[in-house]
Amino acid sequence: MTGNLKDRHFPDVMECWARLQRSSGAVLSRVEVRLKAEGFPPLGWYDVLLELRRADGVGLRPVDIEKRMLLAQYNVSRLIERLVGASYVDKRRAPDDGRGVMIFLRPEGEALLERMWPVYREAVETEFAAHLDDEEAETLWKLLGKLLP
Amino acid sequence: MTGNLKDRHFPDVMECWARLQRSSGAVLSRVEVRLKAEGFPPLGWYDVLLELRRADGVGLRPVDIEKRMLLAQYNVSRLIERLVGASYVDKRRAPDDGRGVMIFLRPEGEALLERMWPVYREAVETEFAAHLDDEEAETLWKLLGKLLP
DNA sequence: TTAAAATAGATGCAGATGCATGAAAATACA
DNA sequence: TGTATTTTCATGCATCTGCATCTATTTTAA
Repeated sequence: MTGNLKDRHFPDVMECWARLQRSSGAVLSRVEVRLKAEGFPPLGWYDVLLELRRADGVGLRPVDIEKRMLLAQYNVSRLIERLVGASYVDKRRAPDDGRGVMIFLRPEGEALLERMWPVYREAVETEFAAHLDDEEAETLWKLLGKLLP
Repeated sequence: MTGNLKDRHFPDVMECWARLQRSSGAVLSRVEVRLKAEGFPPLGWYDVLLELRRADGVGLRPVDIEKRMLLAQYNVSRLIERLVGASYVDKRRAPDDGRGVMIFLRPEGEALLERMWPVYREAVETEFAAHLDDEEAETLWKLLGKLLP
């Protein structure tokens, strides 16, 4: 059933697709396991805090975070809710837009980034990077870029 | 902070890692949206039914499904529970192992595979394969293989 | 053979996600 | 200007996932 129509693709488009999902999922779960084992929150927390640090004190709108992280709107809303609850970020009314809010990184959030970083980097190094040399990583990076929106 | 230690990697291991997660997640969600729009269940259902069809009438143990799909044990257990509830599979006691069960594909499950397949293939073609030529797909396939367990 | 360890699977509970929808403000445009 | 549309964010509800743990059975090994 798989590959009987216009089988012009190598080795089979569906195989390649399945491998993308399996391999990225497997590596992600191994990295998450390592972080959890050290008592850290999920990677999504790190990613949001990192985006905020890149914003460099200016603060971000949830809608910006949503676009940068490719997350659903309600997902961002609740992730921020948890980050506020854990005192890693502040949420204030947006000064120039009555509908919106602005999210700011707190020192506690910055500290969490600092503490997570070495564990995170080590995990990605071991579970991901160790399997590829520089040239392979570069090629992978370029190919994956073609899949981005 | 990102890339200050032994920056021998291109362009940055963390960038490559992030792109793997972003791109695979983005493509997956677009494919799932298409399936849902046609009224179909999540991809995980399809994947289990497909594994069962590949088993060709013999049936599979949940533990086999777990290993093939790289899912957590409780996740498989509950996915099967839903598939049984929806009458897509049967669950019987394993004849040779009193602890276990055997899962069998029912005709209704086979029919679901048939109905989902064209939509699924079209979605993967559009959201994934259309962005890569054959050679690129082959290269990607090989690189991703290095990340598998 | 019998006790300890490992394996297969289920499940209660808490937390997270997806969906649909709501409220409030901004923008478009007639 | 005034109304319709769009944008921003929150939330009730159902479903799904993760964790820890439980039972039952099989395997190991003393």
